[in-house]
Amino acid sequence: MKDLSARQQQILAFIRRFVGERGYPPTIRDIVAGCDISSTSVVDYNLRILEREGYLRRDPEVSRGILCPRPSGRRLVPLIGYIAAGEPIPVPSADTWDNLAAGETLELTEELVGAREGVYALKVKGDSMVDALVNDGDIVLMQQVSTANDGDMVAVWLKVEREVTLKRLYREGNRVRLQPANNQMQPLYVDAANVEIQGRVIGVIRQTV
Amino acid sequence: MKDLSARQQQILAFIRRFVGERGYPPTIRDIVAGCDISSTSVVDYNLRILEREGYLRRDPEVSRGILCPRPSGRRLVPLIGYIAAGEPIPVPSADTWDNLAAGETLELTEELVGAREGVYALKVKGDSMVDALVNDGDIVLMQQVSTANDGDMVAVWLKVEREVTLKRLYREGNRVRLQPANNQMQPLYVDAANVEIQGRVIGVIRQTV
DNA sequence: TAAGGTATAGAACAAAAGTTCCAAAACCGG
DNA sequence: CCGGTTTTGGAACTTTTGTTCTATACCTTA
Repeated sequence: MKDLSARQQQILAFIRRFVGERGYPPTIRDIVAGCDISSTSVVDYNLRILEREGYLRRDPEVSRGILCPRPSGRRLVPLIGYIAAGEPIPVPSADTWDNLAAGETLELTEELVGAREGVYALKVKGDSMVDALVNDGDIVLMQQVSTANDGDMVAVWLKVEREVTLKRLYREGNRVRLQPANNQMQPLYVDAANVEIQGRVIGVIRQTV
Repeated sequence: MKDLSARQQQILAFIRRFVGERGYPPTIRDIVAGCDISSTSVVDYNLRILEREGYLRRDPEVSRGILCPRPSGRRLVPLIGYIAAGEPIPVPSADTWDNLAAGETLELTEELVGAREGVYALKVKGDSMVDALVNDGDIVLMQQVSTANDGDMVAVWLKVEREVTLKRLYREGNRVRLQPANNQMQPLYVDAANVEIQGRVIGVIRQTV
């Protein structure tokens, strides 16, 4: 990336501000007006440079087809149900992420969610998970996984006990050690056949007010 | 808000998807193509209804001037230090929110932070706050306040014990009841003169991976 | 000073896109 | 079945907007 001229920086800043304020990108002539430039060709000229240098992308022949890569992305995470001790957690279906508009969603940032796919959220019902430092009403961020690595925090369904619990998982031979988040508490050892991994916990969010 | 017809829901979903994929709103004719509609007037007709019912906003005579109200905006929250049992928490200074770029920041959404002013974040050091269901490494979202209401979750400095703790605060005469988040635990009663409110806790964020 | 790249102007053109009008079709309660 | 409303279809019209061409000024460098 080459250094940008003052004009180019001005244009780039204007585009970002415009998108922030209006919600859609500016036209060439919006930029002309906003940057005190007297010709559309000047803007076009500089936009070409900005595009070549990778500062933005343009859709040709498309009005307002200027795309400033967002500094960071928002992520819409579907809130698909509740997690409680006595019942298996809801499983996201294939179209859960398609019609986000329909259900309830949580808007988070990429900083929290990462670039992961298959992330969904569950609301905690009941006080049964305080040993995982999770309170009634907390939001648990889950990732849909078929398998988990040792040390992952997971939601497991204990078949015999008929219970969901949130623990860090360590395989030890044919049994599994489930370590509570609260490391002052004792781990739970269960038979490997008794645990069914329902998803990986990637975060917990609590709003106290 | 009236119920939307199938067509209107279809159009609304298409707009959201389009904005998500392309980064700018669709034109009327984009919607015509995307929803298998045979005339721009049909789209215009339905957009008018959607606007009247408050589902979107239109900038007249502006290409792609369709605005689906974003559920919320981004918020940059400064991460100004650590919170641990044995030491008072860092206090945000006047310019903490001015040069956000300088220090470390957390990017969150308005859905989490709200429209509040004076929000900052602290990282939890140590296991001393598990009784507040807060783990080592968790992020505590704080709001700078001079006073707190009964029932607020606050960070208080206990002068005698020289200790920070996170509890819900209830004034009871000249003593204060400090109620742990984990409501299976017993409250702590202390002298009102012994507590110094350092900030209000508005949330907790834990990332487990 | 000449040459060449960079930047700005102005104008004109063509395509894209919002708006409007009217008529036909579909729907719906009585 | 009727009369009204809602919804759709088609077309034309106007404005907006991306694109392009040419001319000019500015600057650096040989």
